[in-house]
Amino acid sequence: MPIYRDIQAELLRRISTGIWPTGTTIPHETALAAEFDCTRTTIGRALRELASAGLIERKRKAGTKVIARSGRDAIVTISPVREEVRAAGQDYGYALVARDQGKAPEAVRAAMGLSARDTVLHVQCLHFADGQPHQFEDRWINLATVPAAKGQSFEEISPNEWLIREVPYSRARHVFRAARPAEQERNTLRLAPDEWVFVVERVTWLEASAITYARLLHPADRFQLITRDPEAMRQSPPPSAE
Amino acid sequence: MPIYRDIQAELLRRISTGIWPTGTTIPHETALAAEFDCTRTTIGRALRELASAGLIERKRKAGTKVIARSGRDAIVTISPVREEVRAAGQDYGYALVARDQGKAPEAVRAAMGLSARDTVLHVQCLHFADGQPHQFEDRWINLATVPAAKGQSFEEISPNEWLIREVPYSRARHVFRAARPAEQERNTLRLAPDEWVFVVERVTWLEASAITYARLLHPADRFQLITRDPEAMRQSPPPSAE
DNA sequence: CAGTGGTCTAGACCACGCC
DNA sequence: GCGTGGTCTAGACCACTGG
Repeated sequence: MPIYRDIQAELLRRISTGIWPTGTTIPHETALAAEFDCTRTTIGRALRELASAGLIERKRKAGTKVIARSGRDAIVTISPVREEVRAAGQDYGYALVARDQGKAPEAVRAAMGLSARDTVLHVQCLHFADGQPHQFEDRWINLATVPAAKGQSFEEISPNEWLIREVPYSRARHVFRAARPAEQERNTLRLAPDEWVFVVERVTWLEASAITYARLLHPADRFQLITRDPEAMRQSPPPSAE
Repeated sequence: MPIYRDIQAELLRRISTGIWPTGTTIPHETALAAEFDCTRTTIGRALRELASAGLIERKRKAGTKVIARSGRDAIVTISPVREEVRAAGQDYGYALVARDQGKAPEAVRAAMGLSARDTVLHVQCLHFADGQPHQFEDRWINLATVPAAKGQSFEEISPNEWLIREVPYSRARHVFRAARPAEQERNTLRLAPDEWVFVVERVTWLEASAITYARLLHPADRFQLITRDPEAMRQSPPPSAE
């Protein structure tokens, strides 16, 4: 175990056991370096990660303080549908529902920050798990950013997977909510009469230009999102909740 | 701007523009240090953050490769209800519904990893936004870990806020899903006849011992969770999606 | 303006894991 | 084995900001 990890663990212990309660100004880097018998660089590394994890706040001259974590961060990993289904030990299936090029509706333009004259590709498709509809993907792709999408039929590969391959990096924003399904959605997903859908909305950007906006609808009766703690320091893994 | 940020930006550019497509092995730290005329330490810092952001993968001897970001991480910040309501510009209200000490039901014991003889405190309460029910909090507190909870009536302060104050730092696991409300929940939250609830489930631990298990129920018609990107490198802030 | 964190260097040794 | 990343040192200068 690297030294800076040991130091992190010890500092974390002092915070979590109340030795350094919220608001405490902890010793300077120099003092800590002396205590742990290492260089200030190493202390700095340990503290930097604690700071980015939101446990402490560092200000020049003012020093380092333990801050109140009023909000809790949770990390949701949103895997491609295929992997998600496979990971659950189910068979994956895919079907294209519709593909259409043109103008985006106002709501989509707003979400993607497009002007009225931008053209987009609208793709609707369905992902199956063991033959059951698992996710309805309703997606708009900005053709200005990803012109290559024009040449893709999306009959064999889902826009989801194709985009992952095509666009190496992007920034994303997600919204999670539950909603009443529209008629088409209810039928396509074969929902129970009173069943709602769990919606994951996602907008991604490449640098400053929008790539795609997607609404991913799941039968709410058999879907949930599980999060993990913001990692950074993994010392005592949380006991498996099963 | 620090040098390592400049380097990150340049490397990011090479990745996002396809100069280094997915799968590329990029130059060694030593080579990059020569190119950018700095030390290997500085290159290492730049690369370390790109790696933790999931853009590259580093292996000794094998080198550093650009990887496909199949899964996208999103960070959800779950604020205390009071703050959440206040942030929305609404009036916050609180009411205790029930408080009861005893054994936990099997499902709760399993989630918290408790044995059959552990005693827990069961608290139900309601949070209001502008007089409307906003969240129904159904919570179990492990009295072995937080004995001080026995002395709290929770008539004035919600368990949520009290625990944040009481337990300095802890680890959490969340589950998000949508569910049909039980009869009591439907009435308490004054839901529309067909309305579902958006459920946030949370288990928190202090080190290895469970602190609390909570089910936070929201009227699905007026609730959503918004995520932000895993930070690390903030260069071009995402265009505001409004 | 003085103390604190932020960054960087030049070098070193080590540990992992392909070949 | 041996090349690569992982960590650490000892020191330096700088930038911010609170007193």
